[in-house]
Amino acid sequence: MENSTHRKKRILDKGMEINKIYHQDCIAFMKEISDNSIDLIFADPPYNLSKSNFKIKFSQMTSKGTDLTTNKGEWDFFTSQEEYKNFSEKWIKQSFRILKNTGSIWVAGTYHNIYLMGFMLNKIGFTLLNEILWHKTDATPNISCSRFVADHENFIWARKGNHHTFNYDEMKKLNGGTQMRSIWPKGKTSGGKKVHPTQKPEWLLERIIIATSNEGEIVFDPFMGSGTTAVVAKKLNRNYLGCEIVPEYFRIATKRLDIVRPKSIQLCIIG
Amino acid sequence: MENSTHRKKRILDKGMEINKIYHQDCIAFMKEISDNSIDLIFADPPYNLSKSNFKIKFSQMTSKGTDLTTNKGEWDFFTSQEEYKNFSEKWIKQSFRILKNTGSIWVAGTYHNIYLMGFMLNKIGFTLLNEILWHKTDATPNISCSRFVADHENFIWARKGNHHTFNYDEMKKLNGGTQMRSIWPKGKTSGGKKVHPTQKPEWLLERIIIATSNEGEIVFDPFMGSGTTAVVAKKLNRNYLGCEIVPEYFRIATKRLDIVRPKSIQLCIIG
DNA sequence: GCAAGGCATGAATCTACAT
DNA sequence: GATGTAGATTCATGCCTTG
Repeated sequence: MENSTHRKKRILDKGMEINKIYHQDCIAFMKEISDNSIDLIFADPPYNLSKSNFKIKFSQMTSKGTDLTTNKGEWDFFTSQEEYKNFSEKWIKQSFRILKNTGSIWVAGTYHNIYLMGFMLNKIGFTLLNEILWHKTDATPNISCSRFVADHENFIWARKGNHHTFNYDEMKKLNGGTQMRSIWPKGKTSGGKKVHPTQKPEWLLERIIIATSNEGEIVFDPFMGSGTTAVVAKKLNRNYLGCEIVPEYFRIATKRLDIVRPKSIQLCIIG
Repeated sequence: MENSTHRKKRILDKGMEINKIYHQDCIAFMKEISDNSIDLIFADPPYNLSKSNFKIKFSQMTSKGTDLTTNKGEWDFFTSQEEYKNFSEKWIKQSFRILKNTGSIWVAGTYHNIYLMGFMLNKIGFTLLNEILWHKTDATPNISCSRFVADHENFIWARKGNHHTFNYDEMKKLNGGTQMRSIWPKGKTSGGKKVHPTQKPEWLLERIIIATSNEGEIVFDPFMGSGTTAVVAKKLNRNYLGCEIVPEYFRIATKRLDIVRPKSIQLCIIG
């Protein structure tokens, strides 16, 4: 086993600090991260849902909140399916490289993009461990009445090497004494009002981080959004690292992180 | 709209009868079906789960029942991931060709294969409509205690052209007056004791066939197994067509079909 | 008839060791 | 090392039997 000091040194090889978030494009950022240095990645990539050519302004999107359009903002525009595929392959390849051999990755999606995500994860060398479903009991009804109401979101959990972390007992305890299953009903903590259109609730990240990482390990989020992953990681005494390209979300994430205190104090930032 | 006589004629172009099942390999069989002739396809393909090189005999498999191995039978063996990919591409391409422009397809799977299925459906030109999840409350616990209990199976619903059938009101009625959602809890009719290791319950096929086809249309299953799709289609007054490569399953399917009576009598077999 | 208890069932996966 | 394989391990649910 690699000791903690050694791991942090390697992260610093390229001058990067942990327990800090960065205002940067994810692929450029990931290229700066050393090989085999991250324990857990949580990625909630753009879903490539925004089909319209009318690019609504970021300010509109944040002020409107839920507006029943599929335009999620400029960050969710790709000019073609091919471009989206290339982009996905790039960041998943980087994820594979920066993960430790014992590390694992979570990728969020819906039926619009999750099959491509699973296909790419497999192609790049990950071993899929589970598909988890967030059962959204408060899903938007289907307006056209021509399909079923999509009331779930998918999460693929996959590992890089031949071993992975799974805190079985903690999950069993959280699930009232029986094994935690793949369909997750609504949890309790939400983390407050949504400020990002695809923001995940805190209970979901809590469960993911507790299940598949240990205290003191490094959790990285390449698509931070409003920073839920980093906030929860910090609360749960993990080291965090993240990047976000949209200035407004980056500011929100910074603010949210400022007011979070870990369960116990740990020296994390090196340098 | 194409009339019924015309449609049946086209099926017969190559000498094939509907409301009959065939003991044949799916790809060879599908090649004999005319273009644009099928209304609905339900496909429960091999999941490529049988990893061991020790190929247990079919007789062993059926007589033993549960033996805690992942060997589902010779039909689930592929020598490589590449071979499985090629096989999948072939039957999905055939499915696209034989479906009417208004037709749709359902593909079953688990996280082992469902991402490849979704990827291929998209690649071949299908438009995905929904991902439906069968929530299995009696799922096998995780023996190794190293993952979450997989308590769901996935079904992708996709259409060939720009229109599809969705019997909204019947689904709403079946769901107690509210819109049918994407996570399906256990239904009532089972169809009796399982004779195929991956047999689907009848309520599931009932829901699928009622939702996405109309009476008198043609429902095709390229991986019939013990024949649940054909049995339910017949009960629901649809025309059925199916093939199965394993002799024992084909015999079982034939027997099951013999004792089924449609809701009302319809002249189906031509010739 | 109902409750309690036993038993059969279930679309695997990990570790250790041999080649 | 890499690849392959034998052997060990698990527990929630539903149904059936018994009291």
